[in-house]
Amino acid sequence: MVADVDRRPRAAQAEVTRRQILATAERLFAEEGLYAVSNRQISAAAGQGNNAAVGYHFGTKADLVRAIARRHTEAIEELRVACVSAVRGSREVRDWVDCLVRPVTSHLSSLDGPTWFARFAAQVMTDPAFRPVLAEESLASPSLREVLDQLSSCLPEVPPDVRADRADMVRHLILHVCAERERALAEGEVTPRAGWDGAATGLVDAIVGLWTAPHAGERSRPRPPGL
Amino acid sequence: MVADVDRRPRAAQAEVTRRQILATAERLFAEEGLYAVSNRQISAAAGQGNNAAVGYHFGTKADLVRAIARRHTEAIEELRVACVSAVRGSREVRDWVDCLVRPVTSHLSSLDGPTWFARFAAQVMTDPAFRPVLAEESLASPSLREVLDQLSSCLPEVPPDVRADRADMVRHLILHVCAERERALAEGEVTPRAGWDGAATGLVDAIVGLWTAPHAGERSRPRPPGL
DNA sequence: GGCTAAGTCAAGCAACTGATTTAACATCGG
DNA sequence: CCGATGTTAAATCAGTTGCTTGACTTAGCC
Repeated sequence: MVADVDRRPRAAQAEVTRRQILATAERLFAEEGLYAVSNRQISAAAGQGNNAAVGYHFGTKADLVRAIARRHTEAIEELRVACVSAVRGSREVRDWVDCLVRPVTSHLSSLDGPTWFARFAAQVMTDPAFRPVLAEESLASPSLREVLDQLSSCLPEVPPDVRADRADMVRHLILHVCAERERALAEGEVTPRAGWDGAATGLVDAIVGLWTAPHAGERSRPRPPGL
Repeated sequence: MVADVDRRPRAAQAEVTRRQILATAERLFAEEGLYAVSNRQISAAAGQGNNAAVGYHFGTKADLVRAIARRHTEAIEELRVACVSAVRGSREVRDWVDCLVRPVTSHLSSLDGPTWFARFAAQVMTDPAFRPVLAEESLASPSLREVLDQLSSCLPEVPPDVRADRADMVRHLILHVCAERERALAEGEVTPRAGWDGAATGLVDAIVGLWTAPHAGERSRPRPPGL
C-alpha cells in the first residue's frame, strides 16, 4: 500500500486498468444512465475478463462515482484557481461569472473527442442517493466560495436570501446546460452555439443578466389575478 | 387492507388501486431514485399483496413513468392555458415569463402536503433512457409554444440562436430550481424563499433578467487571457 | 342461481445483481 | 534462484429483478 512506488510495470499495469475502468464507466454512465449499468457490464466493456474488476479496484458503485468525479473536479478546480487569480481585485460581475463558467467549459473542451462528464455529473447531482457523494466536496471548494463571495459583494443592495437563491440557479444553469449541450453533440443534433467557448459566452451573458436582475419589490406591476 | 373496499363497484376499486400505485410510485421515485425502486417495492408499498400489480395495471416501468407524468403535465397545461389567455396581447416580458413559471409552482402548491413531482420530473429529464418519454410530449404543448413565441417576439433584436439557447436555460432553471426546493423542503432545510409563490417570484425575476440580458458582442470588454 | 370476466393474490421462473472465493500468473524483494 | 505479493481470471454465492402462471374472490349479466 505504499504510494510512491507505482512506476514499476506491475503497478503501472494496474493503473492502466484503473484508468480504463474509469473511462469506460464514465462513458456508459453518461450514455445509458447511472443505474442502468452494472459493475459487470463496466468490467466487460473495459476489456476485463474479471467480472469483479470494478469491485476490486474501487469499492462500491458510490466509490466509483466518487473516483470519476474527483478526476474532473480536481482539473476544474485548478482552472478555477487560475481564473480567480487572473481577475482578483475586479469589481465586474462578468469577470467573476467567467470564473464560474469558463473552468467547466474549458475543461470539457480540453478533452479530445466526445465528452461524458457533464451528463454524468448532471445525473449524479439529480439522483437522491448519489447527490451527497458529489455535492459536499464540490461545494466546499475554497475558490468557488471566493467567487460567490465576490459576486455577492458586487451587489450589496440585493438581500442575502435572494443572492443565495440566485447562486443555486447559477449552479443548476451551468451544470444542466453543459449536460444538455453534451447530449445534443453526442446525438448529432444541431447546437445553438458553435464550440464550448461559444456556449460559455452565451452562458455568461445570461448569468450576468440573471445575477444583476432587479429583485422582487422593485417591480410594482401586480401579477395577473388568474394565478 | 381497507375495510370499505367491498362496497365499491369493480371498476372503481381498480381505479383506486391504480391511483394508489401512481401516488406511491411517485413518492418512492422522488425519494429513492427512479432505478432504486423496483416494481415489487412499489406494489408492496402501495398495499398490494400482488407483487406484480404494477405490471398488471401499467406495463413497463416507462409506461408507469409516463402515467405519473401525464397526470401532472395535464394539470399544469390547464393552468398555463388559463395564464396565457389572461395576458394575451401583452408585450411585457414578465407577463410571459409568468406563464412559464406560475403554472408549475401553482400546481405544486395546490397539492396538499409534501410534493414529489418536481424531483421526479428532474430525474426523468436527466436520465438518458427516460428523457424521451417525457421530453417529446412536454415540449409539444401548444400553449408552451405560444409563450415561447411571444417571448421571442418581445426581443426581436436578439438573434434566434441566442433565443433558443436561452429558452433551454429557462427550461432547466424552472425544472431544477423547483426540484431543489422540493428536496430542501423534504429534508427540512431552510429555503431561500417562503412558499411556492415566493419561489416563483424569485424565479421570474431571475428569468426576466436572463432573457433580457445583453448578448455576445454588445460587450466590448475582452475576456481575461488566462482562458 | 350459475356463468363470465376482471381484479387480486401467491408462488415460481430464468436472468441478473453485487460480492466472495479460489486458481493462475507475472512481478517483486531478497 | 525462490517465496511473497498483487493483479487477472473464473466459478460460485445468496438475494433481487421482471415476468409468467394458476388459483381465488367477486361484481355484472343471462
